[in-house]
Amino acid sequence: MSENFINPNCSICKSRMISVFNKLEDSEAELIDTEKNCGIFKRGSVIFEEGKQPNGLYCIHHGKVKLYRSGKDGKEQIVRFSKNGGILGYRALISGESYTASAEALDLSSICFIPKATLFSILKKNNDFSLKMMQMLCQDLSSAEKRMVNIAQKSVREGLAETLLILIETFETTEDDFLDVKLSREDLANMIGTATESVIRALAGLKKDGIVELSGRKIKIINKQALMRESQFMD
Amino acid sequence: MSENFINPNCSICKSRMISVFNKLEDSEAELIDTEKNCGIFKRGSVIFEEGKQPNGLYCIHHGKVKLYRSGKDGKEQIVRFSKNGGILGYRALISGESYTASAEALDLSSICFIPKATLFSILKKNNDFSLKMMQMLCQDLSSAEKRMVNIAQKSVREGLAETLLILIETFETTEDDFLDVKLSREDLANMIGTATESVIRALAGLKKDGIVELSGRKIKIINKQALMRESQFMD
DNA sequence: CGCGCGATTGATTCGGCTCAATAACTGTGG
DNA sequence: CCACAGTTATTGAGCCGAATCAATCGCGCG
Repeated sequence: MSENFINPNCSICKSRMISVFNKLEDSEAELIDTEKNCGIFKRGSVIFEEGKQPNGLYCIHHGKVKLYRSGKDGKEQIVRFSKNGGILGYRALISGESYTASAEALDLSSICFIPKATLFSILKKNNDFSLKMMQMLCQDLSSAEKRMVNIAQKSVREGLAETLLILIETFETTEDDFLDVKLSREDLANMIGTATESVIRALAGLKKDGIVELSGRKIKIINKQALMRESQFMD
Repeated sequence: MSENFINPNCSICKSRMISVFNKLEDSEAELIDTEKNCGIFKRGSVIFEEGKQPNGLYCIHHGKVKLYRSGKDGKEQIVRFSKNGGILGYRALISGESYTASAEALDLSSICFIPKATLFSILKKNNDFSLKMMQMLCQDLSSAEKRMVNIAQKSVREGLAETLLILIETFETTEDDFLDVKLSREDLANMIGTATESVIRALAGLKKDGIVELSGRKIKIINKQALMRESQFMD
């Protein structure tokens, strides 16, 4: 079978093709394939936890994941999301520190684990891969800094608009314009760094203005342009 | 002369020893030395600007620099600081994008410029260097994420305490416990993401509680423990 | 010594947080 | 398929931190 959810084969993995691993030599892909370990994570299960020591890298074969740090009084702040083709836990692994964020599945997800030694052996040999990795880090750094500014300066409504745009970018919308990810109001609040009630009111505001439609946790994007305007679109 | 402010020699540069370049081969250091260009930047002068295309990497031989992004209504948000041994502009250079932040000298600074091609030739050849670079990126990413949480969740007073701790870490204190960097109240506000007046009041509060002393722009750290307590120290 | 920007203080306003009370939803077991 | 229990979402009221606006103040510098 060409795309096994339970035990994918790296050599032909579609998610690998769109990932930082896309330029691997065949032999390297095979190496990873033999050394890797795959697992299924149900919605809500934790993949790794802040503070723990990393032993390898997680590759999302299929699924959606949120990464979050615990902040003041344990309040969770979502740092970023990831999905098919994304990798998790590389920051701690490479810098040799413990995890500074936790990862949790948002959907039923199939996630592979590549041992540290395997990854490093490839990093050492394959310079294109290292560079690719570096570029991904750079992009993550840029978006973290961008979000720092947004969180620092925007109102709740602006931050919500920005967040919805990020979610559109990350997870896309279905053909009927629904955001293709189910988050609780609390998750949204934890992205923006605000209270759940404030998100609810801001969402109601966007709905009143015809920018989104709501049905439970499903959010329909009616007017993306307006969202960009509302978010005080920066760079 | 062993440490020329105007035109330092990479082979014996003290700042290089403490930088990501510390493990360079002698030949590589010499290569950089011949290809680099040095410049002096006065307090307030801009080293590079958000939106522009990078052509190389800046190395701080001596001095202090702030990196900031322009946010909502042009309000500046300081994303990080750097000093002797630090490098600037690597994010945009490596990811091949334009600068997403501007850099400005906070002091009279001596800063070298390494052309893109030179840097990449070393990145391709020297794997230890690449890895080192990656580790630095990872740390920057981690602190950006940490600051994201702080900004999202902390009050002005807590954020100020945190900011002062970051400044102590970054620039250290003089033997009489003064923060060894001069920032305007507005700069402090632009780190925390708040209004100048709020910083002033929060500083006055810390002073009233005997945690800091103020004389103009000079800030004396009286009680670092208390600052950690005040900042709701996280991880 | 006077100018001008940055710092400070006060008054007022407002966004957003908190707390509390429902309402709506989800999954479960009968 | 329905009732129940436990979440999660929503709404309202009241309060508070922080932004804004408007004067000074005072230091650093020419």
